[in-house]
Amino acid sequence: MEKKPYYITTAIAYTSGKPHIGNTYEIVLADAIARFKRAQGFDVRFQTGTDEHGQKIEEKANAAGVRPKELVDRLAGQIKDIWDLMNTSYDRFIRTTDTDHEKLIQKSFKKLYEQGDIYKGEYKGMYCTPCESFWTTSQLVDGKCPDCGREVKPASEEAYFFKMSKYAPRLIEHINTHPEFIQPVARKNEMMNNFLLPGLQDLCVSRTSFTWGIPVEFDPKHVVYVWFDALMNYITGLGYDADGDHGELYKKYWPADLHLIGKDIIRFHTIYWPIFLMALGQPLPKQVFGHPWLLQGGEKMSKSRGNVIYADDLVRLFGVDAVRYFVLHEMPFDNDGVITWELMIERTNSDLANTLGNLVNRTISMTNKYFGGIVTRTGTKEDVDDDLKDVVTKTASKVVEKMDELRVADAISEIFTLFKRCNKYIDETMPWALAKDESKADRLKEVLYNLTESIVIGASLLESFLPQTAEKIVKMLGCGIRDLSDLDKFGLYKSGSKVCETPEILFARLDAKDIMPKVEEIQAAQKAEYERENGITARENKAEEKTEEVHVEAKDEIAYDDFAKCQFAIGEILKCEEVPKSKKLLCSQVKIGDQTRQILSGIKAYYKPEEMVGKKVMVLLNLAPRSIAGLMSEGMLLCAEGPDGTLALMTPEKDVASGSEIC
RNA sequence: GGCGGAAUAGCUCAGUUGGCUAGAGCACACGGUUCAUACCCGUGGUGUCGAGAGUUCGAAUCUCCCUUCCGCUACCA
Repeated sequence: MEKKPYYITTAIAYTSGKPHIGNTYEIVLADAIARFKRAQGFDVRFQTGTDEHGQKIEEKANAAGVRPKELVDRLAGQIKDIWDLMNTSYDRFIRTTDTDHEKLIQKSFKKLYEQGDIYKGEYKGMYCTPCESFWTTSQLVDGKCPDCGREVKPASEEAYFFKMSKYAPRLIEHINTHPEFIQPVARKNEMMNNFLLPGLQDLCVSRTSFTWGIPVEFDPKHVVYVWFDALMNYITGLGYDADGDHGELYKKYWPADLHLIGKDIIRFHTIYWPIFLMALGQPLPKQVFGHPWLLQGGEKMSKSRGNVIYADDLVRLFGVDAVRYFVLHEMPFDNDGVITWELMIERTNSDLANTLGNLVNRTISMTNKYFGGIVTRTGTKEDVDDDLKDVVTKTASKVVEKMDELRVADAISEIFTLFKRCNKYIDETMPWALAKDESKADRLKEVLYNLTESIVIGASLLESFLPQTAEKIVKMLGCGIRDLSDLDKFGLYKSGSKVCETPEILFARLDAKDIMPKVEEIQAAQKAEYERENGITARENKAEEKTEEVHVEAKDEIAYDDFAKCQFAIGEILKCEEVPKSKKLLCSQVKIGDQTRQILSGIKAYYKPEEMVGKKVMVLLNLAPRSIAGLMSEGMLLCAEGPDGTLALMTPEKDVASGSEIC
């Protein structure tokens, strides 16, 4: 029988740094699903890779004094190493700098241009380099990028636009008729209410402000917008061809069954991507799942503090499967999960060492102790057996059910319920008591057979999640992984088989007292590396412990006259209150010499109204008044904004009269 | 400001269409057991099911209102 194809992808990782454990979660989740689908008999294609273009990469490379390609080669290698370390079974690791990908992007872009979906226009607006986004002046936050809060520069460029609105009705229709398309469903409403129903804007799909991208073939001073470039990987990786001369893989695997992505990029995958596909005349992916994040608990993480948790460090201390288990188990379907070293230790001990490892160990030990390692089925039966067999043989269908809903954490829990049932069975049957009575030898053999069989079934189910552990268990029990389709049957373990003599400890119990010093070493090393790379001495680092070095982006040079146009003065806050119905605004009455002005500022998160009163601050006076949230604002209070968004009002170093000019 | 979601045991969460003494895992305490990695099994909660009101024979579950948190989005000179 022909196997049904199943195509699953992860988002491609942006080559901007070494991925931490939160970034590593996605590939492990995808791997578990891919392996499970294979076990179910699907012909699985699993693709992952790296997203390597864009201005941010170009600038980073420039700063490091290397060519962008060198930088992304290094980082892509690092990412791939971690994916491999996590024992993930992807079929292709695509890079957006792969030649086949680049050619196909150019061809597709051209096709869309020729058919009129992409047109040439002019983009005027403010551009945020890190976000690679254009903003209209009205979208800016304090004149800064509304996404990241960093500086934007005015830019006007000739650009290509994509006619999003043309396809919006079809997309709305599709989403409405395919409720499973966006998962979890809450995200569907967000996309509908915020983007589709209010009306989609045309999307700018080319850039001229940098060169590290795929050139537009017919207009090479433009490079293709990174999201078009990146999203297309899902089909270029299969050999999609804009002329319709598709590769075999594409014919077989497209449309994708599942795009697994982080919840932050749902918009790109459920709006832009489907519309690109519609324009190309290709079918849409069946499902997009925006998974939650795995957060690092405790204090704010940063490399300079050395408390970023990386997969390779975790693997070194706990082993691959313990890390896979943690991320898969700890992540609910639609809530963010948390990882800390302490939680990692706890999970490993309670579930892996105690429940699972110890079960396998005690079963094998008893088999050796009582029967020289031979497992024999004698056919004795007692009532207690029924419930065990019932639980064990029903687990597979429960796991399948959970996996069909992408509830991977719940699926694993079902398997551990099986193992817990086995532990209980040992207490119920008390093999050590049976061993004391020679007439009960047959019963004892049967009990151990039942246990062994149950563990084989449980281990076989575990294979998609903890492949190495599953393999080790069945090997110790003297058999192989059993097919998923046979896991609802009890008694397939071959009577008379022999288990290994000395069971291997699958997961050692861990003591925080032993682990935490190693964690501290890891953190110290991380910190040292950060300092080495950034040329910061320990002392300097202490002073700026909380902040990473701020990258200062150059704006266009201005003449003195430009500067002189701005009128700055010292203002004294006389009164300040919260603006009702506003999340961010404070409304201040500011005395500037002989006049008083009302000024609104988005600083509620950082200053309480009462602490504002009496402060002398720097005010931009001749800014055109504007009504905000129904109140007039006549000027602007100047603030310094830290990299984490913290705002600090500018105040004079000595006391000066309000109204004093700042020049 | 708009749309949506959530508030249940110390912690993380389950609780289908309203129905018998509100559940699971972890943690904690006690008891049992010894094959095993000091492990496993059992027992233990007075939880105001966020506050208030309403519908109902009966509400964690439905309605209204309030409070607090969260998501997306707009605005934030």
